Amino acid sequence: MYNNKANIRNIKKGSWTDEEDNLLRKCIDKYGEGSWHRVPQRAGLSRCRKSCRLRWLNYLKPNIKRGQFSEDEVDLIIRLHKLLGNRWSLIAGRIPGRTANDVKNYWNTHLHKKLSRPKHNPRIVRPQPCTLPKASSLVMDKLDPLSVGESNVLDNGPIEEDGDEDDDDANAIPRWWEKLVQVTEDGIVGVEQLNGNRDGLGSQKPNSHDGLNMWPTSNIEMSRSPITHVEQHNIWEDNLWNFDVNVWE
DNA sequence: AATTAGAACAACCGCCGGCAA
DNA sequence: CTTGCCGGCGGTTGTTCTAAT
Repeated sequence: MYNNKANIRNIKKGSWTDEEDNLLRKCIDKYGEGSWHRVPQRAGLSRCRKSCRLRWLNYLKPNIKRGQFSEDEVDLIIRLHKLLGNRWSLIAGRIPGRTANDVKNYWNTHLHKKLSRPKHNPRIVRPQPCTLPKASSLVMDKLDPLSVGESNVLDNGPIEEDGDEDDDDANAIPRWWEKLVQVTEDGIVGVEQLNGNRDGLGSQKPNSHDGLNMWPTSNIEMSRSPITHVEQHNIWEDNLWNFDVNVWE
């Protein structure tokens, strides 16, 4: 086992050689994917299970596409990242031939810098905890305090301080969802399938009884959940509602 | 030609959730 | 219910390549 100290010491690291690749390939051909803990022994490799798995998934697996990302792929990555955040495996799952590592690397080296560079220095106002005066109509109307101060933002997206935003942004959410739905209809991506099985999105999203449960509703529900300020901040940082870069045109 | 900085890619690490014992 | 193992994920680091000086 890999927790054996002697074995740990013998575990090889660093770049894979052609010989190692061949051994791994033969092993997977013979036994199939899975049971990664057995792969090093079966293949006769001095690598840990994770290293073998990674090498197979990111490099040796058939149908892996190499080379430059096409415009369509880049567009899809941007859209999916907007929707899913750094869920590279989910994003990669919608881009045939690309691995999560590829997508992640491409994002970090190409898109992250490009998209984070503001065009006209927009200032996004993110929701902050606030105390309303008792006389506030919102309080007087006995609205759910958890929804106060967030509802506007969640319904319409972030408010830009420069104030010259028209109604387009208010419609932005349905529009880009519509685009994704179109993709769904093409059989590339399904909203249901996009629900991750890990923490965060998957667990935060409500049941999609009708198959297409759009975000505005689900986020209103999110706002009522016991979510911390830090978590909220992260959600905002994950670009779910960050429209400072319009990638849909 | 040599050096250096930045980009691009490959691999590692730590953590998490699922699951079986 | 707890514990340990496994597969999987995202963040980070290391290495190689390439263009600029």
